[in-house]
Amino acid sequence: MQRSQRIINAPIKFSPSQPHLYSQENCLLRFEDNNELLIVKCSSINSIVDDRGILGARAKRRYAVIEAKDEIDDRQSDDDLNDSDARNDMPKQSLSTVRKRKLSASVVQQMDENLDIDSLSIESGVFTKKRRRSLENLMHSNVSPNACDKENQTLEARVVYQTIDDMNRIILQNLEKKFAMFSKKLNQLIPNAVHQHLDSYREKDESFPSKLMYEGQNLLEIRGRDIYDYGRKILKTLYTSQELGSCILPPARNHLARPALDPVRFNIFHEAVRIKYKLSFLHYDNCYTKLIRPRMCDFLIDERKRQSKAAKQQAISDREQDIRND
DNA sequence: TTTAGTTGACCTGCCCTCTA
DNA sequence: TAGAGGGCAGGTCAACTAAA
Repeated sequence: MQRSQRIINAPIKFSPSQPHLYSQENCLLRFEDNNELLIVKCSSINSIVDDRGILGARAKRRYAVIEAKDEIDDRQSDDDLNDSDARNDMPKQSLSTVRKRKLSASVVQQMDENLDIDSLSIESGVFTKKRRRSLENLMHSNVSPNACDKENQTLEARVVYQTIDDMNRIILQNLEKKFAMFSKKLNQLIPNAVHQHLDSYREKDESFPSKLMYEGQNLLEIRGRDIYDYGRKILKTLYTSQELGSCILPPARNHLARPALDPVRFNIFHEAVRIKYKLSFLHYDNCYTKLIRPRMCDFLIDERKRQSKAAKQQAISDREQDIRND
C-alpha cells in the first residue's frame, strides 16, 4: 500500500520573548479515573473536547473533566495585585462558560486525600491572590444577569475559595512536617558536629596521666579515628568476643535478659576514653551518656549480629563438609 | 578501571520496662 | 498513664577488597 507523504508540522518552540504563543489560561481538572483534582495550564492539556481534556499519551493517557477555567496573567507583578479592584482584568472565560458542576463538600474532602502537593506548589506563590481576585471578578461581572446563575456562581466561587484554603492548609501541614523532620535531623547533627571537638566536656588546667596499663599494654597508645572508634577498640581489648556478643553495657538491670559487662573493666574503659580525649572528670558522665554510650550500645548489638551470622555460616559449612564426607 | 561482594557503622522504628 | 530509656531487628550507606 502506498501512502501519501506525511505532513510534518514543525514544533513550535517556546521562547520567553514570545509568551503569547502559549495560553495563559488555567484549568481546574477532575480526573475521571480517580476523581483527583488538579490545576494545570491549559497549554498542558493535549486536546480539549467540550468540557473534557486529555492529558498524557498512550498508556499514560488520562481523561479529565474541566471543572473551571480562568485567565491569569502571570507576567503581572505582585505589586499590581495590591491595586484597586477597579483595575481588575476581566477573565477571558468565566466559570459560567464551562459546564456547570457544583463542587460538593465531598469533593473538598477528596482534595485532602488526592491532592498532588508538588503540582500545586508550582503556582502556589501566585495562587491565592491572583485566583481569588479573578474569582472576585467572576462574582461581580455581568456575564449572567440571571439571578439564579449568579447564585450558582457565588456558590461555586465559595466552594473554590474553600478548596484553595484547603490546598493552602495541606501545603502548610506538609511544610510543617518537613520542617519537623529537618529540625530533628539538625538536632542530631549539631551535637555530633559540636561535640566532635569535645571541648564542652573539657576543663582547663586539668592534668592527665600519660599511661593507662592493662595486661602490660598502654591503652592510651591504641589509636582510633575518633572517640567512638577508640571506644570500640578499647572494648575489644578489655573483653573477649564472647563477652561482647553476650553482654550489655553496665549497669545490669533485673528486667533485662543479658548480664552486663564486667564493671571493673568497664571503669578502665571509662578512664581510657576520658584520659585519651582529655575529658573533664566532672563532665565525663554527661559525655558518656549523650555521645559514647549509644554508639557502644550499637556496637555490642552489631557484634552480636556478626557472631550470630558467623555461627550460621559455620553451621552451613560444617553441614556441607559432613555431606562431602558421607 | 570497573564492578560486585563484603563488612562495619549507623539509622529507624518497634517493643518492653520503669518511673514520676 | 504518658514519657523516658534501653534492647533489638531490619535496613541503608560508605569504605574496602578482590576479580574481571
